[in-house]
Amino acid sequence: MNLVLNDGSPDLSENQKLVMDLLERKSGPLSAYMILDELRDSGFRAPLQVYRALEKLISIGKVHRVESLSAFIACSHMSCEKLGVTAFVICDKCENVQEVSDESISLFVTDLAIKTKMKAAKSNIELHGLCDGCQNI
Amino acid sequence: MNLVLNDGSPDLSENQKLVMDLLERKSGPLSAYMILDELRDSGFRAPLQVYRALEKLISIGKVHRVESLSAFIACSHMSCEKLGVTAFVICDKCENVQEVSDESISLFVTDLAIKTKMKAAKSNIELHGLCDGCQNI
DNA sequence: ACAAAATAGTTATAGTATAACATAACATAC
DNA sequence: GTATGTTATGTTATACTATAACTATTTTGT
Repeated sequence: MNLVLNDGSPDLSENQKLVMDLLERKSGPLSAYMILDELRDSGFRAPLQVYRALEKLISIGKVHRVESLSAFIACSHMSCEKLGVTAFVICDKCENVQEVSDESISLFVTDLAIKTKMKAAKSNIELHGLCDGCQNI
Repeated sequence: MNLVLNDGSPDLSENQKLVMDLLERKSGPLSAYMILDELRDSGFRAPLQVYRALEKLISIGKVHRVESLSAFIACSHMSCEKLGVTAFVICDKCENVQEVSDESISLFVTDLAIKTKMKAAKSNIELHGLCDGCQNI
């Protein structure tokens, strides 16, 4: 049993912590196999160790999967559990990824769900293009 | 040289036509390998034949890739070349996919691009959940 | 301590996509 | 019309992404 006072976030297993720390250090998106390679020295041997850790981290909102990159990125919002819907804005040149999460995003998703009579479970919103910096080169 | 009068859509190669017809017949999303299997009798032997046809069809807006399904679907709008941005609404139960393309979608994408100072090239908007029918079962 | 349940490790394999090279089809110049 | 360059297509091999099935370990409740 866990008697330690904490901030409300669930305890993470060793593997989950390793993956989380790595994603936070790198800050950009990493593929599952990049994560595996980076964590070999920490004892990772197989993809499933990565995927299982990611599954947990995604379920608690600390990591997101960027579908169009088949990659994973640490949540930039102190965890999205509360905030709900986010969008990713991806520069195809410098590969920088911004995570955007504001009222307009969740409003849009809510409206879309109503309009299509859907009970929404999950959304992926990803915008590719050139970031401010890369447009002017 | 092509001197035939047509509706403005570019000529498609035999393989491209086969893939396009299949996607239109099925109307739902198909993975590249499902397409390959369906077209073996028509002479398809290798994944690349499918991917190359898809690349072309996607570039002219007649087919979309649904990122979160790793699958491909015929455009339901007579081709999206003009219409621009679309969103996909996916029922996780019956696997039906609706393509939505209206002002509110493109407005949202435009706003997001401005807000993030991006020159947008491509967007993926995908909403997963339960459709109207599947909610009441 | 023991049984049941949850967690983690391992091996093998399925599913998705592209690189690299070979061949064929087609256009244009000569 | 044949040589030549260009584009489209075919083929083989391989890389990348993800999960199934099984085993071992750890944790938890009694």
